Amino acid sequence: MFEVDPDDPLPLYAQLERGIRAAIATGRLREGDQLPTVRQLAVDLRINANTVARVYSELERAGVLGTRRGVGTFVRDGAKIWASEKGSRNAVLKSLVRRFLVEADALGFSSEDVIEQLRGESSRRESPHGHDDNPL
Amino acid sequence: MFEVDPDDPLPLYAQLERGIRAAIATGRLREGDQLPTVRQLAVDLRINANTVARVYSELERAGVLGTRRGVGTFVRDGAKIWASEKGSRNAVLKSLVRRFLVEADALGFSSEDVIEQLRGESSRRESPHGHDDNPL
DNA sequence: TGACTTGTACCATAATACTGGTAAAACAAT
DNA sequence: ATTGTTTTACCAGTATTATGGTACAAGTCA
Repeated sequence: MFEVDPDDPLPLYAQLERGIRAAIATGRLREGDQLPTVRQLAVDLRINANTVARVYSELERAGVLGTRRGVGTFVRDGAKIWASEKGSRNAVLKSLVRRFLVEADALGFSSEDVIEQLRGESSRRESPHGHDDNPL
Repeated sequence: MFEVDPDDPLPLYAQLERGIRAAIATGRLREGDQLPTVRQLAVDLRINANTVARVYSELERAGVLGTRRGVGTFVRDGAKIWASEKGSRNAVLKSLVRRFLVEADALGFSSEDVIEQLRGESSRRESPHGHDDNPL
């Protein structure tokens, strides 16, 4: 479902949080969808349950997820709005693209390389999947 | 010269290393250019000198920088080649774009938004600046 | 009721990351 | 030779990150 890399300097909890937010914003997780159990996801990602639990509760505090003991953790209604972060949209896009361009250049790629590859990627994105009834 | 954000979950040393590699690959730092002193950069970034020193020595081990005691730290000849990392170019570009696309989607931007913004950014890139003689 | 599942709250431990400080080694310049 | 600059190497201490474990609370289900 998600992926984390222990060798990535980005802390595991940050990787997981980013992954969940991305999954929601891209539609891989939809409002009302149930997330894996704290313990289950810990097993899948080969990380500790405490780390998963802390990410879940942080995302709950942020209004992205909702949890019910004995039931599970779910994507809250309207989570897509809160899945992304602060800042005006245009400024965010601008700085995002700028950062990305620098990163790409750092790896030796021109913006043309990037655009070309981008075209390819964007044409075969997965369509949203069905989901269970909202238990929240 | 560089920037570092203590609130970014990415560790300071990783932020700095990424920044230096990017500066070299984009031409903001050229082969032979001298980097700020360990202590000076530590003061500028408001981080500890040990952290800067560790990044410098790591980048020296990687062949990106060269250091001479009592003189300073410099960008090595051919550093631009090593400034980026491992992996076949096409695979690197692919995964880079994919990661970026996910991030952009997480912020609610379509790939079309990204491409459009990318076009604008890529048309006004800064030209390389002059640099000192190579002391290495 | 009782058994089970799930999230939550602890505790202790270890490994990193970062800081602050000091001192030594290598080199340049006077 | 002396002074100053730089990298380098330590040390101790703190904070963060992550682990492993146990126990509890709240809910579901038979």
